[in-house]
Amino acid sequence: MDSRVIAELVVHLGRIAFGDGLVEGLTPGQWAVLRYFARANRFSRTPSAFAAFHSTTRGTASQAIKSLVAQGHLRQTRSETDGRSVRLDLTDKARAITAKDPLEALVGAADALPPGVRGHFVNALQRMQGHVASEKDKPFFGTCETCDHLEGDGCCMEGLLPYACGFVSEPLIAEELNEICINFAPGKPATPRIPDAGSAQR
Amino acid sequence: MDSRVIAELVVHLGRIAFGDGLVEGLTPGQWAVLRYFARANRFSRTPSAFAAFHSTTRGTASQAIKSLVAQGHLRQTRSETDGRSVRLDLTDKARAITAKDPLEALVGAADALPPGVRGHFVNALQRMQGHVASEKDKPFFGTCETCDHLEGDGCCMEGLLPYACGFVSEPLIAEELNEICINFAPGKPATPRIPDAGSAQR
DNA sequence: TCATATAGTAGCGATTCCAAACTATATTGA
DNA sequence: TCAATATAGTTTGGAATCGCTACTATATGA
Repeated sequence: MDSRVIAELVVHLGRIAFGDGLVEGLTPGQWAVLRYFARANRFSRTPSAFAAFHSTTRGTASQAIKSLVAQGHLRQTRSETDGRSVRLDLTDKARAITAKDPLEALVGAADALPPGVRGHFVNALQRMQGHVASEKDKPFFGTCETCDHLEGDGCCMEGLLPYACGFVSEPLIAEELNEICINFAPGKPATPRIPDAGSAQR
Repeated sequence: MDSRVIAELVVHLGRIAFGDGLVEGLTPGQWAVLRYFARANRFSRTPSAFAAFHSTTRGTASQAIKSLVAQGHLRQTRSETDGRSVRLDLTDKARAITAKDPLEALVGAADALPPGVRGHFVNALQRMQGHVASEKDKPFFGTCETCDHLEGDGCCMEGLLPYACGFVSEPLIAEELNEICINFAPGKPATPRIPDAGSAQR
């Protein structure tokens, strides 16, 4: 019984936070895009990565991104290493309105929880996410903090940077460690990667 | 920081649970309708109550309900006391497919949590819901267990039923106590329920 | 070099949702 | 009592969204 109540509360909370259509002229879907590109690291700020993250198609993702670029909320730059790929970054205009994100209602609600509870809460939610993601064959996004690809111990020694990602073979700066990444591999052994097969499917 | 992670996880969980379009021929929106009418008490099984619960318009709610009535998943009966009102009930056909509800993915994920965690989890989610609902002036749905309108102590004495609702002045049977109600009024301290510490309220 | 895979975009058709108008019944109060 | 107003529900029209399919361009690999 408790499990059902948990599930219903989770979806209900998600709904009422976005109930009122446009905020700052952006639709809930556009806010989701903005939020993703604000939180994703430089390897993951692409249309395809957003589509995978948001469980939608690349076409749908492309549309939403296009509208945000047209509004001046996202800036698009072609990748230097891969001519097909583009990277998207928030503009100052976008950063100026992130405080108005309707998600802030939920953030405020979480802030009102007793501090000791929040850690366990995050833990429980992450476990649920991992469970659902693996069951549905959805990609599992996460941050370096629990990623198997993270190398280094934070100590700068003999010219090496304190951290690096073993997957893309790139050094990382400290601020990047808690950005979400499409290449996330959960801490232990098994690594559910991007659903590589069927690139057109969602 | 934790608060933002919590908020993002909540909405993300809500999304990936419903990512794959139709299930059993029903859209995510239709599933939400069915789920509501399966969980709402007899005072709350109306289009308007669903619209309020789901933070949508009565027109939108009416459309979704009409489609489910046409499919034979909901049965519509006019109210005897109010000629304007209708009440909706799940048909056997609908009850037969509730196990296929895409929400079950989340229920399963919640079930995989350590038992001791679930109670606290429900508690935290409820607090967040209350916080958001009051801040956004959204109606707050809940069950009799924590409702200020609940009267009676569960003891049958001199012809009186064990419980009653003081708001609609109607007796209640035990099964109705954990159905969600549009007339919910928070304020009653959570009564330490009798046996299984798990089956808490909502 | 040719075949195949991947990144991204464009267009179409279906669906969904909101807002507003409308019908019917209840309620209020002068 | 009767008119004014409020409420329950439905209908309709238009806009927005989304997924599917097709398409271009680049990358990769045999």
